[in-house]
Amino acid sequence: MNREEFNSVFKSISNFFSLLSNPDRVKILGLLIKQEFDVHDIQEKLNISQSRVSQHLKLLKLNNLVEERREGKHVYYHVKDPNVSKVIESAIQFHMLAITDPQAINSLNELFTLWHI
Amino acid sequence: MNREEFNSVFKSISNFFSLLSNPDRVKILGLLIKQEFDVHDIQEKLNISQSRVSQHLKLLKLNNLVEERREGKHVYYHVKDPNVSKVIESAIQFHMLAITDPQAINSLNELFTLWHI
DNA sequence: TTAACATATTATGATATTATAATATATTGT
DNA sequence: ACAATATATTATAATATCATAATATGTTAA
Repeated sequence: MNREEFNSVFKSISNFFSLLSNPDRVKILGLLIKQEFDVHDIQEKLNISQSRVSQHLKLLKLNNLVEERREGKHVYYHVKDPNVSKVIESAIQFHMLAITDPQAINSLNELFTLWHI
Repeated sequence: MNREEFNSVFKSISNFFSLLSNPDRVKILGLLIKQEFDVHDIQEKLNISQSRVSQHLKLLKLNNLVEERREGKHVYYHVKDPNVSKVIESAIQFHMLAITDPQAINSLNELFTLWHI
């Protein structure tokens, strides 16, 4: 692996992390792992604008994290590879190790098992 | 866990991911897991400006990912909790699952074992 | 075809991140 | 105290991300 390849791998890994650098996108991924939802569902559950949901979904789709399925007027989205949850769970676990406040650990633990909202 | 706590946990998780959303910061963390390095070392290995290295280290330090140790003129940095590597490794693994190109998989595999530069 | 609904796109301003250059601070040796 | 070296901070311009509003597209039912 030469310098260029090396850099490009780091770029692609960090780009992946940047997809997870927005709380709403993490929530969306959590939602769409267990089951599929349409845009309106997501909008209501996350309490953000329809436009923002579409923008997030577009970005996630461009980066192959979610797939869509149109059914009439509705477009249903789901996570392409559920293994993405492992990355998020590992981050939650890391957080649990890093913090000492017992109540914060409780919250994270709760999230860890139920982070699909 | 109420709505506010819920949102704040997602915010803190996504904030953690945003620390990893820059290739140089991922490289720096990789470097500083196995051993400590001073700013000049990092600058040379990553081939970026001294100022940028200090800025990255400041951000990582603010977020408790690295610690510093001054020895004379030099300031040595190291990763506070090596478990952070698990998060990065899980992302690399996810990438390996997601892609089909055998050569790309090779590169990632190589990185996976040797990503400490 | 038109109305109604669901979703996507675009435009825009606000804010954040990035990279570079310049300057400041800290430490050591002379 | 001064020069040399290492690191940190600040200023700033370029770029990216974010959030909102407005508009466009696609689909169905009447």
